[in-house]
Amino acid sequence: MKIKSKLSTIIQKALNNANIETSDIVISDATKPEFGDYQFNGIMKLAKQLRKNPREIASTVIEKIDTTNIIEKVEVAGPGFINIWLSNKWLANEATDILDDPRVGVGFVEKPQKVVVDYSGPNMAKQMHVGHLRSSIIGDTIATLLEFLGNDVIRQNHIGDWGTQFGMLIAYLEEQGADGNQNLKDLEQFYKDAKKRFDESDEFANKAREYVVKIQQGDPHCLELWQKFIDISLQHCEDVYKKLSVKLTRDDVRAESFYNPRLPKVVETLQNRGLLVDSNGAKCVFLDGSDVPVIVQKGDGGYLYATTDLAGLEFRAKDLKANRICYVVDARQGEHFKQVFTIAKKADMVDNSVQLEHIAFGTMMDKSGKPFKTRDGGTVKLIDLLDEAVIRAKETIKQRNTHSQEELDKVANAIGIGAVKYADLSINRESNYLFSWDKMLSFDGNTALYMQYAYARIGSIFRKYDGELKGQIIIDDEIEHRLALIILKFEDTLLKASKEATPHTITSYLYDLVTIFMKFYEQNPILKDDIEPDIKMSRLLLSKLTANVIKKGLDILGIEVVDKI
RNA sequence: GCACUCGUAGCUCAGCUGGAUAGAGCACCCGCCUUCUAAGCGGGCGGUCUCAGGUUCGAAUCCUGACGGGUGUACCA
Repeated sequence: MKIKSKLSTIIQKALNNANIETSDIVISDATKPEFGDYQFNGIMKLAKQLRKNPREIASTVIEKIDTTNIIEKVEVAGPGFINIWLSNKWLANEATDILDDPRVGVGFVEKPQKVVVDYSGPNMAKQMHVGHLRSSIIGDTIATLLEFLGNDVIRQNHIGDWGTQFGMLIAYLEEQGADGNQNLKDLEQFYKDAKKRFDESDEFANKAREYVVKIQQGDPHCLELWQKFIDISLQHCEDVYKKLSVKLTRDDVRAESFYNPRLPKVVETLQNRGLLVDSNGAKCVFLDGSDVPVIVQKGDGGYLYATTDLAGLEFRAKDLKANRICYVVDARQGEHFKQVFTIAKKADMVDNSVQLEHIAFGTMMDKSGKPFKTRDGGTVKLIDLLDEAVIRAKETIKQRNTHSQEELDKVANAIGIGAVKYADLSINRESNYLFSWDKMLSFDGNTALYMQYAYARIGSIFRKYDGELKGQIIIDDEIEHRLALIILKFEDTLLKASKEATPHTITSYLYDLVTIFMKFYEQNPILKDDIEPDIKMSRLLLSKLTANVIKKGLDILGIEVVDKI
């Protein structure tokens, strides 16, 4: 339900009827319950323009506000705020209407866009590590969210499958012969072993260099080995995606190497547009205000990542015909994206109407505030981190002793993985964030577990009640009013989250929803003997709706719910 | 040096396209289970929103500057 937009329309009409001209009506959530459900703060500004007393204007305006349906009452408060209370009856009817709606009241956007979301982007030479975690889950959430709202989303996994280190890896793979496949199980070790050989043996090092050239020239044997290597490495990533419930598949892979044939054309285009300058042998673009160039071709003829990204931008805009292109990449690359976005538009590789966005995120820190590493300073493998999350989750729920072994595995998986993802998604993505097992696996506060627990509690109600679910929601008190209202705010929340690409908007919402539900649950008994049948049904329906929103909300975040904890 | 970014309760974080007395969780203290999952709920304690100016009827929010932390800055990605 787009409540804010409905209220804007009503206020707009009221202002028109009061002969006041204005353009943008911004409706805000009320800052406190005493101030109603929503407020309109624009009167003070208008009063200034009209050189009139704001309270007087507000009083005139509220006379004109239509209170026959959505709005229960309005009030002038303070220097000229208009506070708005929604009607219980309206909330109850709207909530009842979406009981069987799988979208829980969320519509489709009016103008669907074609959106490319570029995320995850692992390097094929190494195993996925914690550095890939944020991009993978933030990107997946944004893609899922945009898709759910009705946009045409194209996921792009820009995997690193090209570069000098591959010569070394492939040479080593060949040297290992049949054992190569076996040894590739541990990519990290394989890389280390190859590097060791490279450093020890000149003969091997030379061979590795030869292989780089051979791959680039398209030597069939080398390409075959390379392909084999990429397949196995990609399989590792897919194992991680599966464990993480990240929806990326092989169809979404658009590797770095894909753009190789297009790189000379990028340089040519820039040349033709007169953007290219030769500097110290390298081909560069100088953007105004900076002495430091963006290099697109090295002195030795090699290309750089700016070149690849430019080719990617052009491909996405022209071939994929995207209206919006989102790069879910570490904040440290902010300058790089600013540069390539500017160049791409200047060179008409991307039309001006295309929205280019760097969805930046901060670094994952450990308890002491330093970048997250293993005890000996190495990078933490993602798969290890996830396994540990599940083990820890299992420890915490074992005490309950309510599950069979099979259930325990399933529940621990949902809770452990959910905890890791939620902890990441629930903070403003642009700031660095502190990774804490204790915090993320707590039942208290804004955690996945708290949401999952609420869902399970509702599940418990319905295990006890197995009658029909049919009837009308009746709003009887303050807490039911708040619960119905927040359920109907789901769409406004998702719209905000998609506009700003901020998953934490969704987690904050879910936390508020669940907090209100928990209060409702404490205050308003449902299955007690002395509850009137229509009240009982209404409360059951409100619980059911709450569960539906929790489930859908967590689903967008890529987190599973369980019926029992 | 220059650019970007952050600075809110003891800790971790919301709030930032200007609005009313700045909010949560953790920690600490006090209550509530013969009652739908107490891994819950209620109450209390806790603040010069880094500092100084400015714009405004109104600033945590916008502007300028200072201080402090992080990051990036020519042939890696």
